Amino acid sequence: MNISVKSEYALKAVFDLASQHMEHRQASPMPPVKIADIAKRQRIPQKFLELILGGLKQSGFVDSRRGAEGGYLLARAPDAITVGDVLRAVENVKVAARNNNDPFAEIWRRVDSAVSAVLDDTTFAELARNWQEKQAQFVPNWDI
Amino acid sequence: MNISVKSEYALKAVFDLASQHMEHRQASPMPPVKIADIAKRQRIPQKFLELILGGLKQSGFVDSRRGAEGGYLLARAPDAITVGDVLRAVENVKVAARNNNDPFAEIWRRVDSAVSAVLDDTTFAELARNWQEKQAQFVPNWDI
DNA sequence: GGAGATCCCTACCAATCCCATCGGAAGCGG
DNA sequence: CCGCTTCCGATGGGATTGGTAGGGATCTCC
Repeated sequence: MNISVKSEYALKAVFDLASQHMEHRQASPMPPVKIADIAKRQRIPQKFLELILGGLKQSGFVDSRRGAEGGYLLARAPDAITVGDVLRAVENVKVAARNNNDPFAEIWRRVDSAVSAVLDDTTFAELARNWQEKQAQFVPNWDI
Repeated sequence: MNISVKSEYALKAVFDLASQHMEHRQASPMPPVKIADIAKRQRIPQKFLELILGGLKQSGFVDSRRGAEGGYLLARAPDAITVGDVLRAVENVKVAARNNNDPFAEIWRRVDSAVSAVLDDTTFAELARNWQEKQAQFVPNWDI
C-alpha cells in the first residue's frame, strides 16, 4: 500500500476537523477551524495544507468561511465520511482502463475489493472516538 | 493499489517463465528462456527487462545460463512462488518505521494484512493454469 | 580455440510527479 | 477601514520513473 504524504495530510486534516467537531458542545454552532491550527496540531506545512484543503473543498468534504474568525469545517457529519471516500478523492484515481486481457486482471480486482472493504467501513467518527479513548488511557488523571 | 510499471514487468517476466516451464514436456531438462523471447511475448522493452531480471536473480527467484542457448529459468517451482513474494522483492520496501502513535496505524495494519492475504495465496502456477484455460476458451479449435 | 550468443554492468537522460513555498487578491468581521 | 483569514496561480528543487546506450565478460557449441 503506497500512500503519498499528501494523502496522509488530507486524512489528518479531516480527522482533525472531525475531532474538533466531536469535542465541541452542541449548544452553540460549530465555529470554523483555522488552517494554522490544523497545521500546528497535525504537523503539516501550513502552505501545503492550504492547497490540500482547497482540493478537499472542491470534492465536497469540507466547507470554508473566509475572513476573520473564518476557517474550515466538515460538510457532512463525521460518521458519514469514510477513509476510503477521502482517499479516493485525493489520490489522482487514474483507473487507466484496466487491461482485462492480462493474467493479473483477476488478482488486481481481488486486491482492490479487499482494500475497499476495510477502507469503506471506517468512518472518521470512529477514528476520532478510538483516538480519544487511547489518549485517555495514557493520561488518565484528567478528572482526579 | 499503486503498481509501478517496473513491478508489472517483473510479474509478467516470472509469469512467462512459469508458463514456459509448465508447457514443457518433463522428459528433457527445461531449457533456459531467452530475454528476447520474454520481451517479445510480454511486450517489455528488452534492455529494461534485462535489468529487471538482474534484480530478480539477485533476489533468488530466477537463475540464468550464459552462452549460446542460454537464458533465464525459475529457481523454484512455479507453485512455490507467490505474487506477493515477487512484489515485495521488486518494490523498494520502505516500511519506514510505521508511526504507531497516529490514529491511522490500526487501519494501515488492517489494509496491509488484507492485501497480503490475497497476494500471498496466489502462486504463479495457478496464474499460468488459469490463463491457459482462458486462452483455450477463446481459441477452442486447436485440436479439431 | 574461436565465434556467436548471452548475460552483466555502468552511466546517462528526459519526463513526471511530489512536496513545498511565495506573493498577492479577495472576502469577512469588528 | 483594518486586520485576519481563506483563495489562487506561479514557481522550483528534488526524487523517482521509465527507458536508452554501449561495451565488456563469460559461457557453449562447433
